[in-house]
Amino acid sequence: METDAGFPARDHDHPACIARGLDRAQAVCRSRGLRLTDQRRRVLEILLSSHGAMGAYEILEQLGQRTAPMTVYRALEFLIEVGLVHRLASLNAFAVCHGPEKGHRSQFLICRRCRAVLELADAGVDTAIGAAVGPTGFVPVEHIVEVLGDCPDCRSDANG
Amino acid sequence: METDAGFPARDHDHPACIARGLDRAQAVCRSRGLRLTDQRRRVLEILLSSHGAMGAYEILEQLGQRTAPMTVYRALEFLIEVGLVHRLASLNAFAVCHGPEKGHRSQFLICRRCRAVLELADAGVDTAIGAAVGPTGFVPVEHIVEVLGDCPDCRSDANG
DNA sequence: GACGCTGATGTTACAACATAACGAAACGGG
DNA sequence: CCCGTTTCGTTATGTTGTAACATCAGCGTC
Repeated sequence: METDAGFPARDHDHPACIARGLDRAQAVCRSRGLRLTDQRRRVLEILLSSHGAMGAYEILEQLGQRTAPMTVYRALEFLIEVGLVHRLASLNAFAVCHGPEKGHRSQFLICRRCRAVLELADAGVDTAIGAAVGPTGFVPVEHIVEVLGDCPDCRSDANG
Repeated sequence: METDAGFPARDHDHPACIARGLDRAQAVCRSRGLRLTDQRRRVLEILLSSHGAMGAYEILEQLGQRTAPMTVYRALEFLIEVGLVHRLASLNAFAVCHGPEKGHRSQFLICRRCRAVLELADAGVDTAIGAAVGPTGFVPVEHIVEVLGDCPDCRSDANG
């Protein structure tokens, strides 16, 4: 059983899941008059394939040695801008966005072992943060919530 | 009026506030049989002086050119371990911990302009995150909550 | 005081992450 | 086809963080 709210099952149909991601990206770009170029598409595909967080230089390796870091960072910048990819500050890494396209108010659960990433969009967390910040006079512009721990799969591997 | 729950007033007694921080560090280390060495105290003092987030290399500058990066990172590692300093992932920077010594479950409000940092320890945020994470089967080990925005002082500067 | 253990520091070198700057090429509208 | 704009290639460099190993300082013991 695969729950929409959980980590992807290990045996899910990965190729299809990559294809869906690419299609979705294509659609998003088209609808906004933006170009999903080869480089951007390749970077997104690599991220989709990993199904977890990847560093820019890991992506670079997958692209081959003749690619320069700038290329990767440029593609990532675009994908983040469009809302297809997130940056994970705690890891200096990147992961595909599986949440709502707008409103980057997600929470990320990041497995320390396999670097799987689950993106939540829990309104309660947002509300709680808003309530905590309110009285301080601070005006929030964006926030990051990243939870590090162990995903179910890695737990069951380790408990053996 | 200086509220305990807010950003420090601009005209607060900064030297005293630094002294308090150092005293507190001394006490914490003594009580745990750890050594607050010169290097560690210097790094902490520099951080206390800034009253905001500082990068490791900024601290390095304050220490003088003949100090190596390792020195700073080692001191920071110790101070973080002890709970006197926090690392801010969103900035790759460091700031003095003004919250409770135990239970690094704080939320950080970080001013994008002046890099002032306010540390909250709001139980509601924790609870909300716990509630959001629970159903996923993910086992959290630590989490970071960093809110970027504008602090009251910078707001009032800008609105003019 | 010499000895040896432990933790802290000095030093060198390097790894990992990220961007500046500038020219060439590709794309798309007139 | 031409021109402006966006994208990409390329080179170099800036920023952040560690590995590895030698040395030194504190401290208890003999």
